[in-house]
Amino acid sequence: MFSIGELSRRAGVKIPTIRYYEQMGLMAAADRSEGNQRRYSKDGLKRLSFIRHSRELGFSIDDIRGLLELSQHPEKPCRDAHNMAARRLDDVRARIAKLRRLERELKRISGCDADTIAHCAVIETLADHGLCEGDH
Amino acid sequence: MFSIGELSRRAGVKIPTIRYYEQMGLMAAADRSEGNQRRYSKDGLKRLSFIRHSRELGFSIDDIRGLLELSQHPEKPCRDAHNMAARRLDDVRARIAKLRRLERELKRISGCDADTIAHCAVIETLADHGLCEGDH
DNA sequence: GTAATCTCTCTAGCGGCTAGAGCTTCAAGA
DNA sequence: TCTTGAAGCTCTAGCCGCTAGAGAGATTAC
Repeated sequence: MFSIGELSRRAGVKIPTIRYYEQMGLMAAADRSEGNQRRYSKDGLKRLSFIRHSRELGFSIDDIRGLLELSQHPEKPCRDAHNMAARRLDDVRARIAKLRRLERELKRISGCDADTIAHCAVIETLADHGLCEGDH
Repeated sequence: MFSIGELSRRAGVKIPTIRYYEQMGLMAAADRSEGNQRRYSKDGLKRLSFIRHSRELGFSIDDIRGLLELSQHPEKPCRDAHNMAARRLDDVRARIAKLRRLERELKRISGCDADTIAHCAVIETLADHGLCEGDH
């Protein structure tokens, strides 16, 4: 059994965040010491690592609730888990596409070599969307 | 002079968002009708379009305050504007790179063709970061 | 004149944390 | 055993960039 600080270090998740996950129902309410401090076992660490990893991949708190629920039932079909991953993949791809457009536009306007605001492509472009190449 | 609804339609920015921008000091406090309703001119529309466009490119409210300030002084050098655009570009590129790594990982785990949770790569990977290919 | 539509201000909520106040508990050394 | 300093507790509030809703008043078309 270890403390929340120890869990925090081992999982790489900040203490207030762990408490937040408990509030949100991702982490089960932890066992307590006599003095009311949280005590965790390896299971807690596993679960927190699962959560952290899922967050890194961009799953929402709500998604993770679902994934955790699924992970408790190894005999169930994993269609739902696949669907969730696929949705995330779509989302990530859409965001990449959008950022690519932004990158192109920012690159273009950064290329301006004017000296003063009056002739600066950055400001000019922001003022007039018509000057943009693509859409965003 | 036109109403906030009209401005909203013309600029493609929702009404509460316009009022929010006013609160944040991006839009000047608008003129008012006798009955205390906001009235805008073409200048207001220009400014709001500038704001909208800047937001689309990912500039923060704070950045935009700076950009608007700059745009009012055409005689000034535009180094600051360039720096801001360059910082945004760096940021966008970093985010693209991160999303790319996520995409790869999600693609990999989505490729799993197991039937049950017990053998599902999605869940398995989330539970054990060691199974990931890259880092994220 | 009346009805339908806008607009007003104010407050609260979203997600996913993060920070701080003011207190209690724990663990290591003297 | 006592002390001290770190670590933990709960609770509330704040971050960003909006968005939603209540309950009121203004405007506009017929």
